[in-house]
Amino acid sequence: MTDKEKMPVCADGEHSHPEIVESVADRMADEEILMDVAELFKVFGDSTRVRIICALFESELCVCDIAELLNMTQSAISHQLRVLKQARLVKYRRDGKSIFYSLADSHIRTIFNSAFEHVME
Amino acid sequence: MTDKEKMPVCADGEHSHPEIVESVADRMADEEILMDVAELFKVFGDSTRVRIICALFESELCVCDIAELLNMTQSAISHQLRVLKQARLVKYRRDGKSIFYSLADSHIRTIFNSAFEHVME
DNA sequence: TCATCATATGAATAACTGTTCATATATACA
DNA sequence: TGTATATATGAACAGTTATTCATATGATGA
Repeated sequence: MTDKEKMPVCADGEHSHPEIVESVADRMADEEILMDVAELFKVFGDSTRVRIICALFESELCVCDIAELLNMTQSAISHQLRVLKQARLVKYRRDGKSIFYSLADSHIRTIFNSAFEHVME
Repeated sequence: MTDKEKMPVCADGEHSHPEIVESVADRMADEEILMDVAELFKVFGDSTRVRIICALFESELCVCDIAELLNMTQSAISHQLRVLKQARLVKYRRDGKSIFYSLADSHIRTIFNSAFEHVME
């Protein structure tokens, strides 16, 4: 090319499809909700947290039991539980010296069941 | 403390609950499946990819239309489509100069519907 | 066949995230 | 009340990731 003028990337009105774009934009969920969904999936998108959640599907557990179950340090588990707590996905109760965590929301099971179905084809 | 000896973190057999841990370990899904689930959620855990997926719920779209819809560069969209492609979540077809992307799997809708329900309380 | 243009890709950068290590907190129970 | 201990937290580090910029690729359609 003779000049610094760069090539168009899908010049408007020719190969782009403005009417489709507009129609899709109208029907899509609000930006804010999409951000929340991404944020939720981000929390689910870590194998440690997935393992914690799946463990809690089976039983409430104290921190050190989770650590033992996953063969990880108490600190690492505690940090991840904080993430789950901030996302309001787990709740906890004290019993003696231990603190027992459990899942806070039944939707989590539904979401994970769908994901399991997908993963197992 | 007088020595480098650190305190126990939930000494076995006392405050830990080995029978519960073992029982949960038995019932949990295989490690490999949990990794796949985490990997799937990781792909969903980005707002750009969530927006692309939700756009594709409404209609198949070419790359430049997605870029316009999301107000992002063609390159950024292309990079993210590659991630979705590698996860086998989208498929594509050529039509003239454009390449139209669409969702490859109906499970995605199910998973997202559950996530939307959760996010909207 | 050749120039064009939609799309793909590679390298670089900046921001983010998970674990570790060290230590603080706080509750139980002696 | 004081000590032991289950849990929480902060800082640091390493690994990962999303975007940008520049450029390659490759099919179209003239």
